[in-house]
Formats: sequence, C-alpha cells, structure tokens
Amino acid sequence: MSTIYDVARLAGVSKTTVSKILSGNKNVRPSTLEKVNAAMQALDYVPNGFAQGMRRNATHTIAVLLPEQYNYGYMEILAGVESCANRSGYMTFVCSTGKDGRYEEKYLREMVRRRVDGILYFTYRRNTKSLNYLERISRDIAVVVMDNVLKGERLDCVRVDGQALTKQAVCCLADKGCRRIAYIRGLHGYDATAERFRGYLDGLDARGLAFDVRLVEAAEFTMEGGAQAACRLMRQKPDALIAATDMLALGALDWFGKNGVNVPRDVRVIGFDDIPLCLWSRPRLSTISQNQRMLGETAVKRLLARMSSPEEEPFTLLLGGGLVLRETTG
Amino acid sequence: MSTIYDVARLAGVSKTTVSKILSGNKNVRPSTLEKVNAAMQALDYVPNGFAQGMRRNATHTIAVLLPEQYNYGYMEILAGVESCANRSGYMTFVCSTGKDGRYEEKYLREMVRRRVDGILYFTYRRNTKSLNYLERISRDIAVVVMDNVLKGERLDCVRVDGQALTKQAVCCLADKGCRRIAYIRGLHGYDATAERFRGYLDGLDARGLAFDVRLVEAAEFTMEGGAQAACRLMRQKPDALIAATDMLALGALDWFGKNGVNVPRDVRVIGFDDIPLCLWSRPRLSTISQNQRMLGETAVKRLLARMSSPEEEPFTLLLGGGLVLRETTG
DNA sequence: GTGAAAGCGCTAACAG
DNA sequence: CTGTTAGCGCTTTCAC
Repeated sequence: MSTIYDVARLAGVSKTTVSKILSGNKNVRPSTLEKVNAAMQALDYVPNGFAQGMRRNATHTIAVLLPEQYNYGYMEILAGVESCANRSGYMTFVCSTGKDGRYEEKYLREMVRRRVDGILYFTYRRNTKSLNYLERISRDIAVVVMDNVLKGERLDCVRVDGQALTKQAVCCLADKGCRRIAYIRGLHGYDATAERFRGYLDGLDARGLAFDVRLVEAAEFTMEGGAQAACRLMRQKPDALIAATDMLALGALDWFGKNGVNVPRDVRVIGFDDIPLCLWSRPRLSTISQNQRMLGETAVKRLLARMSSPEEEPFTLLLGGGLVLRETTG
Repeated sequence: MSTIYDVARLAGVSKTTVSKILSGNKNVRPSTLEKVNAAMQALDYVPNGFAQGMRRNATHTIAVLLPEQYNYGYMEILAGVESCANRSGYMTFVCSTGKDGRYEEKYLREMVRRRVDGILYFTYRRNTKSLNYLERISRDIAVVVMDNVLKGERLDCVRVDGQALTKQAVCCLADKGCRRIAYIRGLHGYDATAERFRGYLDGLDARGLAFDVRLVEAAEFTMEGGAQAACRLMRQKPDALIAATDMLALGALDWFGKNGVNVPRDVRVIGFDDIPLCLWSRPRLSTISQNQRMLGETAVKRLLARMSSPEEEPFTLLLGGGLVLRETTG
C-alpha cells in the first residue's frame, strides 16, 4: 500500500506538501495541488489512519459496551448510536460483555489499547470495578454511562427516569381498577432495575395499595425469564402485571397465551422500553416508552460534547418517556 | 496516558526490554520481569494500539458493510459476525451504506484508511464500482462478499443457495395444490434477488406451471414494500405468495390481515431468511431458513482464513438451508 | 539478558 | 508557497 512518501516522490514534492493538502491547507499553488492529486489518484493512495491518529492523538472511534448478547431489545439503541456517530464522522465498536459480564474488563482494556475517543458504557449491572476503572480513564477517554444509576461516580450519564415512569404505569393500572398489581423485576445488582422497582412502590403508595412481596418476582432479562416469573406469579392471582423490560413482558405474554390466561381480561400487562417487537405481540403490548433510538443518539451527543470539553462537571441527562397504551391494558 | 518509555524509566530498564515483555518474550530475567510488571501496574499502562499496529501492520479489526439501516432482518447475521470475530480477538466496525448505498464508497475508503484487516461486504445491491475497488484492495485487505452473486470478480463469497431453495418452496406449494403462485422480488440490481427469482422460475417449470408476469412484483426490502406489492398482486387472485425476504412477506401478511384476506386459506405465504420475527407474526410465517447466525459466523471464518493465506484461489461457499413450514402454508 | 538505534507513516513547527 | 527536521509510541535488528 502506498505511503505519503510515494505520493510526494511521484508528484515531485515533499511529504510536507502532501500532508498539507491532506489536511485541506489552502496555502498551495494550484499547479502543485493538481500534481499531487494526480499522484494520489494514480497510486490509489489512502492515508494510514494509524499514523495520523498517532500524531493527531484522536481516532474518531467510539466503543459501545452492551450487556449480554445482541437481541431485539438493544437493536434500536444501537441503531441510534450508530447513525448519530457515523453522521459525526465516528465509527463504532460494539462489544457484548457476554453472559454475566465475563468479558467486561477484557473489552474495556482493549478499548483503551485502541485509544478510542469515547466509551458508551451500557450495562445495567453495577460493576464497581469497571466503574472505578472508567472513572480513572475518563481523564483521557470520554465516558458516558447509559441507563445506569450512578452513586457518586464522577461520570456523565444518560438515562430514562424509570422511577417516575413506572409509578405512572402503576397509577394507570390502579385507575383502571386493578388492585393486585404484580411486578417482574430484573435480577438484583442491576441499578436501572432497582430504580424502576422503586417506581412500582411509589405507585402503590400513591394509590393506597398495600405492597405484597409475593407479587414481585426477579428474573433474567430474557423471554424465558419473563415466562417463568409469570408462571410463579399467577399463583397469587394478580389482576395486572408490570415488567421491568419489554422482553420480560413479552415472555409473560407468551406464557399467558399458552396457558389460557386472557390478556387483558384476566391480567393487564405493561412492559418497559417500547421496542418495535411490542407491535408484533398478540395482544399488542402496552408499555412505557423510552424512545430507544433517541436514547442512543443522545448518549452519542453527550459523548461528543464531553470530548470537546473534558473539564466540564459531569452530569446526568434524564430523558422523559411516556405510557403507550395498546391492547394489553384493555 | 503513560507510554512504554514511562514504564521503562520507572522500572529502570530500557524500552526494548519492556517491549519484549509485552510480546511475551521469555528471554528476561525473572527479577526484571517483576520490576517491569510492577511498573506497568503502577502506571496503569495500556500499550498504544496505533503504534503497535503501525509496526506490526495488523489491526485485529474487521469491518462489516451492511445494506440500508439496521433492522430486525440483519440482526442475527450481525450477532454471528460479532461473536465469532470477538472470539478470535477481533473487533468489528458496523457501517450501514444508507438508503440506496449512498455512503458505500465513503465507508469503503474509511475502512482502508483505518487499515482494517478484513472487510465483510454484505450489500445485495450490485455495485460494480465498489466490487472493482474491493478486488483491487483485496491484495492488502481480506475481503469476503456475503450473499451476493459474483460474476467473475476474484473474491471470496459466502452465501445461501437461493435458487435451489426458492425452487423447493415453489414445488412445495404446488404440491399442496397451489396453481397461481405469486412472487415478490427485490428491486432489480440486487443479485441475490435475481437468483432467488430464477429459483421461482425453476420451480414453476418443474411443476409444469405457466409463468405469468402479472404474478410478479418488485419491491423495496421493507415491510411497506411488501404490503404495497401484496396489494397490487391481489388483483390477480393468486392462491400462494412467495417473497424474496421475510420482511417483505411480513409486510404482505400485515396487509392481508388488514384487508380481510385469510392466510393460509385464501393465500399461502412463504418468506425467505427465517428471522426470529417469523415466530411473532400471526399466523406464524413459513419461510426458507438460511441460519443467519451461521451465515455471519461462516463469513468471519472465511475472512480469517483468507487473511492467513492471501494467495489461495478465491472461492464461493454455498450454504444450505431448508423449508420451515409454519402456519402460513396451512 | 539487555540496550542503542533505526524506522513504521504521518504531522507540525520552523526556516527559507 | 515549499521543504527540512524532529518526533508520536512502539518493534526490531544487532551489538554488547
């Protein structure tokens, strides 16, 4: 592959001149410009991003750390991240931390090795070690934490107000006459989950409903998890069910369908996220919408802003959302 | 961020020694190793991938060029690519060429600039200019074309035998008594589509059914495209419908549902791809399965193999598939 | 076993 | 306007 030197030689100028043209410097005689352009063309020259990055100290690359595997639940966020990043001239690495986050540290280190300009940390699971590490490197690499509640760490955060929104959902169901509202939460150790759960408690409180531990189940963030939790919960005869994510709710819905539970007549159901799949379930899933695409875009924008002003105080961007009432709420 | 030099100084050795330790060279006295490791630890040292890449001439990075936007249709392939690449120590850039491939050249160039080790070119649309470019750079960067029929280009290719599989689908419908089998193909200029379409013709031929142009519609690869095509086709009163992709079939199915067409009684439907969403449609979509996850994994494996033996003759890997009969075929 | 020196491809002063 | 020079952080001979 040809180098800047080859171009210079062929054009009969110095590397410097070529370099200047590469970076759009206008202080070049038109005839020189032409010669150099011709040489680049002839050699099919593409500058070496390494060498550039090394000098410029910027890679125009960001990395996203995702929890678990790719699945329908994260696709919209990813699409938002991707398109926003690309529009700003950044390319994106996507990494799954793998089940129970086993690759998390390995990837974090790999991102640093590659000197990405920014890291989007998007794994609900609270991993103190990772967060400490991120805080440490955040002097050199911009970091934005998505949808994870930070206790004290000095990092930017973009997230949805899960507490307020879940509270709304509970109130909505109570106002429709539900009295035994069950809740499927994520496993412990996930902050966003804990927060949403607090919203559930708030809602019960606001409507004067008693809290009953037996109406709450924790589950893995998968459809199977949702189905199992639904199965256990039905012994308590709830008249409504809220799940911490749509995937959980969809799993529950699936289980209901297979076991003769009529939604919404017997149980009303509300999910969280508003993934496109909600439109495909029968009945269509009511949910708490958090515009995932926008979440992704906002996170990237925050990241870019952080890069250009590293000294600014870190803060949390709280995104709104809303109830989307479809068929599972009657 | 600290450099190899900082480590060397702190450990009281030379850069060379540190470098040797980084690359696992054993010719180091244990006590030196210990000192250096301690220094690395203390400085939180992570080598600079640029500088390494520049010397080693390898980035351990691959790039995937996707058609259009992220959508449910590509997610499984991406998941396969991602996980296989990561398992082999590679990170992956994902780029959407955008509507009508407007960013294709820009991204291709950007990948070269970043000196990725391999490119997965996965956009059905036949773009001669891009293919020529890919062929040219394939001396330096491994290239694998996915699911695109190559006419003469000297590039590796991994794809599914769309022709044989579509023929099977036609035969299957004919054997169920269908006589007016309609087909929704992709827009012209997409090779995989043309190939699948040939399979449609083969099938008609095999079962002695006459070809009727009015039973064929071309559409964009979206649900809306599928719905519109279905709408136009219904005037011809078909008794079966095959679509070139699941997304098209799902769009048609949706239109049928809204317009009182009973599937499978009035029209039987078969898609292509077997994306997970098929399980969510009502009725559940019968389809031609191509194990997308494996497709992605296979492509990455081919890419890695190509990297280690650049001189080998390029060839095409033809993956099998099968009919998955669910509810839309009765 | 260890280090000095050269160089990967590029950019950025600084002269001319 | 253009070229000379000196690195960026790392690896790699080749001596010691």
